[in-house]
Amino acid sequence: MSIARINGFADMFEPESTAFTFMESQCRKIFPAYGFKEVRLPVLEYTDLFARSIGTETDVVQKEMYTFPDSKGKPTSLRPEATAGMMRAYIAASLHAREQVSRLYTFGPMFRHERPQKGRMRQFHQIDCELLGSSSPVADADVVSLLVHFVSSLGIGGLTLRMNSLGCASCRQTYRQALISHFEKHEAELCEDCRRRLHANPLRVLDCKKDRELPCMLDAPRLLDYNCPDCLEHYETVTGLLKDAGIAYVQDDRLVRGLDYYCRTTFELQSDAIGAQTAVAGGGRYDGLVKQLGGPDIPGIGFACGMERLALLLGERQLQRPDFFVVSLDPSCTAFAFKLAQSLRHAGLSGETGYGSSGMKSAMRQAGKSGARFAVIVGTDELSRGACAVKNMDQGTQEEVPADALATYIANKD
RNA sequence: GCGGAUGUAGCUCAGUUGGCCAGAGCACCUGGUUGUGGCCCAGGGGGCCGAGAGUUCAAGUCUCUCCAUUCGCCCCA
Repeated sequence: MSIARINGFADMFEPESTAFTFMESQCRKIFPAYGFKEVRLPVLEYTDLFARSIGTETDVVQKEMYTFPDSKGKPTSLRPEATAGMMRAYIAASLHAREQVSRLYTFGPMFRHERPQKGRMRQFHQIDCELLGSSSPVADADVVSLLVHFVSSLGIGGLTLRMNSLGCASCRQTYRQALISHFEKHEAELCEDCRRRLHANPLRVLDCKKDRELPCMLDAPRLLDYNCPDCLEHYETVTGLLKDAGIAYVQDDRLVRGLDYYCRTTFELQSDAIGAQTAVAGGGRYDGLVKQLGGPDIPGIGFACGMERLALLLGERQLQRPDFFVVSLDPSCTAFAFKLAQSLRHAGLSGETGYGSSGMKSAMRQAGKSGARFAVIVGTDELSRGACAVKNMDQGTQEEVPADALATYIANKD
């Protein structure tokens, strides 16, 4: 029996691998246009980092992390998300002392030990974007518009941007109380899960899928009504900027986010085409986080974007078609054919050479299968003239071309 | 962590109430006379029927246990 792949970990071949490359290259194009700089981070961190940032009570920390002791017995974990590591790196590098505002992004694998399903892997990939050092609502709008810009550059449509404001810590506290007392009156109507959540994490009751249509859900207190004047003004400026810039969003009073560090602006990009999952990207402001991790009191806002989920929406990508396929008809021709292929590649063209010792028919089949635009055929006749036969694989036409004119011949038939 | 569904060739699947040698289409390979792909034709390679136990004279087919895949729950990107 061969060795199995670990559940929830995927091998990625064409065309999925090119979809990922495409997302990464779009990312490297768009993010710098907003002043963001790429960071590369470790995938393994001390467990403590995640416990302190994401929150000890969250499911992510409680049961979804891959945790094991290092050689000295200290608990380490594969990162379940990127923000915590980014904050740690930001603090370690004292970036705050070097620049007022830091705009950072990274992408790579994250790990959560959940049951895999559509759009949810144990090793999955996120694009992570963080803006530190500004509490301005313009920063919020900047980050949100970057996300929208990026996703649309991938050619993905049909997504909904949902926004809400959690308010600051004190707004949230009063809201939490109001929410609890509201739902306590209707406790009997709620589902089992919600009754449990009501006291553990009351905000989560709001985005329960089952109880969505209950009357007590619809007239539950709204977060925005509990935002203090400062928070409200902040949020209104953010949404005003978005509206002005023509970025459509839906006000979602029930959008609460799962990670503890969020405050004020929160947002999510949702799709109904990725199975039971809805969130393609999500983020928000996290003003206390850097300080909480032992750094200076620096505000921040950011988002994470799930690449597997984006890939589900990306559809078929057209693979790049090779320019040529070199067919050598006789052992005496292979050296010449080999050099020919090299010269074409150095001229910027792409293609394969056949290795087979079988007949020409088979070689031509390979040429056809490779998708190449031209088959470059070298036999003893052509060799003696220092030339090759070039066949246009779409039209079936063929002509002889001198070897030194081959690259320009193929390049000019684009 | 909890449910449901599924696991037969590289892929999509057939395999009747358990009964001879395990099948099809697609893909792949080789041919269809001298050095030409796609269409057509002919031939061919390839499966411990997910793994392990059990019931039986006999198991791809029934039972159990694992493992995996998948869709949900939960949670989140």
